[in-house]
Amino acid sequence: MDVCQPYNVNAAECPSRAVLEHVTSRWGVLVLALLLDEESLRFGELRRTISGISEKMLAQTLQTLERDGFVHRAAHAVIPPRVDYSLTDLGREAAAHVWQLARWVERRLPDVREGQERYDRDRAAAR
Amino acid sequence: MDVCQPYNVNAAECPSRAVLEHVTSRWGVLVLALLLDEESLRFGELRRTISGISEKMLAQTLQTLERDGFVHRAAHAVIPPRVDYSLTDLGREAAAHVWQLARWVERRLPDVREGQERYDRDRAAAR
DNA sequence: CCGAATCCTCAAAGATACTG
DNA sequence: CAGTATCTTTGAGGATTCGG
Repeated sequence: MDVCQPYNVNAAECPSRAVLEHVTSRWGVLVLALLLDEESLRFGELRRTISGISEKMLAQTLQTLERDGFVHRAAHAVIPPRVDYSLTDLGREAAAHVWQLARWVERRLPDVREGQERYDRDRAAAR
Repeated sequence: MDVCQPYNVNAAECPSRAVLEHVTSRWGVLVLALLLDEESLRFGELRRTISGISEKMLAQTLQTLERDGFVHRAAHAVIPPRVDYSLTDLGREAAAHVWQLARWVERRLPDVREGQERYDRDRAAAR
């Protein structure tokens, strides 16, 4: 009932912890979310849609997710090259979970912001 | 239906994105998980239970979660100082979601590891 | 005992240039 | 087009010190 026995979380020593970081990482979340409702996308399409991502980080993120078995990579032997990315069944499950969490955060965002403002106000008043 | 309109994810420009990172961060996950089934813990108890965390990161994580309204901080005016941390209702919801994701990852870990091994084997063979 | 403040390091992210 | 290779930069995180 815990992530790596007694909450020891050195990712290198904790496989599930590493995978969790892959799917919740800055770009991982977005790649999963995007593929979840687009079904299949090319490298360039992902790059253009996810504003701000570098080629390096996109390639790295896709490789990690592919290695974990969440993303399927279909390289077509044509010129110019064409590579399509899509979710595997496992990846669709992962994406659904992550997406659910992301949506909860968005739903509750008003409450969170209210809390933040009170916190900041209280701390400002204490000075 | 998306995290910050067109998948733009600069955390500074995207409040929900920032909050998502708080709850899925390396230490945030553990603090939430721990408080979820311990109800209330002191600073030192958290520090000792989460092996590997530094005081700085624990303090920082707790402050962030408190500011978001997920964690309640009860400082008792005694000597030596005593501070108890617990989850708010909002925090309990957040923790439950994060925890559900973490448990899914752990359940599916065997599948992931199998995929990783095949991936590594295939890439090694290609050399 | 619970932190705040400071300094420091090293790994991850970005920028750039290049290739099959 | 879809990456890889290399270099630089940034900032999260750790170590240490200090104080209430």
